[in-house]
Amino acid sequence: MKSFVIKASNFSLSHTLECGQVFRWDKIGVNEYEGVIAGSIVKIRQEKDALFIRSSNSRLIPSFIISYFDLTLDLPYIYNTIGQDKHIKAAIAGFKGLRIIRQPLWECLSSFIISAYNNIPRIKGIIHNLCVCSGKRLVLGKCVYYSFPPPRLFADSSIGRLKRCGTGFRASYLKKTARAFLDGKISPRLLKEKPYEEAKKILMRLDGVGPKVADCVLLYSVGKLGAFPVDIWIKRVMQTLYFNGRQVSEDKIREFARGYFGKYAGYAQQYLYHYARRGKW
DNA sequence: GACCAGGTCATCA
DNA sequence: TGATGACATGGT
Repeated sequence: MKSFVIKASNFSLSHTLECGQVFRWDKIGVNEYEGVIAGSIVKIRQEKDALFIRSSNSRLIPSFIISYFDLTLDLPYIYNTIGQDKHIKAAIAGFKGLRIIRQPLWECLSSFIISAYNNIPRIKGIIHNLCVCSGKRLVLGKCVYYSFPPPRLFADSSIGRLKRCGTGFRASYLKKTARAFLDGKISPRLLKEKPYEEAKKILMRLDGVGPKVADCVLLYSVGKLGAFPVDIWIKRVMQTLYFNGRQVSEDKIREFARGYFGKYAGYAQQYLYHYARRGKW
């Protein structure tokens, strides 16, 4: 058991954890959440600019939390960069302090393979089932969680076992991608050192990974903040707000957005996504 | 009891 | 390249 406090300015814990970029945090109180990171249970409460952290891992250090929430990134500067028009300005105003998390690659990749043609409550349910089925049991006081299973467990698992967790047709994608991960076909270092386009091509060679999932992984895990994932919600909101209601392909929307919003387009995407889902437009 | 979901893949023109 | 339909399953 370990506790410490971190100063976090320009940060909203609730917007960050509830904007759909991550699936494993539970709200347990006002501005208080618990989840699993780095194989240990973590409880976080925000009061103004302070984060109160408690963890089952005595070796958890503040710098890990700072890096996970990317707290050193200059958010006001990003707002200036992407906030070019009234729509994005409204989205930013609605969710001030939302930051894009740096998620572990394997967990992020498999989570977004599961996200394909699915809805958020069910995505959370499937991930929960996989963790209970194959993850490590963790305890903090009366609280029990399960770690995210490492790739070995999906690679060695039968398709039937994965399907029983609710993965459906994605079971074979998870198994094959886990194998590719173990074979070293992708790694955080490899993806980080390649430019966006090249890293995306590498990801898209994996089973179950198309342009949308690849962009999610690049944005939420690799730190390519110019990646602009286009899903059904972003497609709707972009067509309405930026294309006069016209039907436009995902490719065209992505290329427009990457040019229009610039090197932090991924931030614009996240604010617009949350904005659209909350029915604010 | 339809309808839909943070898409991807295979197939065909 | 671009369009089209199938795909498991459960929330709403």
